[in-house]
Amino acid sequence: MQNQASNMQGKLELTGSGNLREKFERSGLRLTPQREQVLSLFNEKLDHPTAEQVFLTAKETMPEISMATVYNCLEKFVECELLRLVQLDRGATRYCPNMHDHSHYYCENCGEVFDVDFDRERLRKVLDLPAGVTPIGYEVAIRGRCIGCSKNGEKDAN
Amino acid sequence: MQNQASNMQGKLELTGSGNLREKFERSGLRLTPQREQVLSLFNEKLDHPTAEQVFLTAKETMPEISMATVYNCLEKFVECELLRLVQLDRGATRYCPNMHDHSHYYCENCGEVFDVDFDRERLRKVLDLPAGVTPIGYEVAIRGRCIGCSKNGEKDAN
DNA sequence: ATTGTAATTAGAATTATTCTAAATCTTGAC
DNA sequence: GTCAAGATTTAGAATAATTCTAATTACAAT
Repeated sequence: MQNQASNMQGKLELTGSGNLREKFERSGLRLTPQREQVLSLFNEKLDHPTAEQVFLTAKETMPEISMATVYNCLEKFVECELLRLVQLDRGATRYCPNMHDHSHYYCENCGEVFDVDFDRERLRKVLDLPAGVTPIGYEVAIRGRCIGCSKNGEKDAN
Repeated sequence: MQNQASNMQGKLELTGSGNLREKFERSGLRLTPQREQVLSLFNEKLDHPTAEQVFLTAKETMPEISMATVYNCLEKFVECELLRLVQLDRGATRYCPNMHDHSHYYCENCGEVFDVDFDRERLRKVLDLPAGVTPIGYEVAIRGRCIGCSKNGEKDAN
């Protein structure tokens, strides 16, 4: 396989998407065309995508990419804290590039997901934690209706 | 198959476990030996179990029970709000009989899960929700170390 | 250029869950 | 009590998401 991205469009893409190369350098990960392609989709084309959505979208510009590579990339990015896992209900795992403390609001009607910020210390105070435990991280999911679906009232997608 | 539980031990079990029959009546669910068996395991033998743990434990006293039935029972109990789903990380779905607002603390070292209460209104205030959305429910997971594993320091399970 | 290590790939394997169709059980009408 | 209708249970097949495997390819350092 050719090194498509770096030969054909690598620098432009990197410039366009801002700090991708920096992110790789900080993480210590080797920058490959596939990793660049996968990471560039976040924030640009995809919002809280599943591995399959990443795969399908990546394939549009890099037809040779395989599902295994997508999973490998995503796994590495999670390890290096460039992405985090989001589990909502039972469906496939989603991936999120926002590494700040935040929760996920998901609309049970249309499936939209959006980030909702919180302050870690204030959240901690709301939780009735037993003495002696040390929380490391929080995952907060809020189920409800998005604004659009609230307005539509009874028109359920179900 | 014989109606084992109700012939052999139904009433005793129900007396022993308290208000199982009441729960069924309130929910409108038909009480079957399998459902009785499955629901009775919660709080008694199992804590935040997966479907498979429920299946294996139920089999000890009801060897004929099938995995499909366990999934059917759990699904009905969730519909009727006798149990709720708990998704922690990527593993199998767990089931929880505590229907009050609460979060789940899970120890990333030993896998123990325990409930941590919170006040819904206070939680809501901590979340920076956009105007116009109506949250219906909250799922909060806290990752960390349990007290035992904190004391053990570096003795990691992996 | 060569070599060792890391990354990618296709496809097989695994895990968790849902579906299907047949058998069994329960309930209510008679 | 008997019977029909509908609900429940069952084994096993099917599906979905993810992980594993082994072979190939790419890359970086000599």
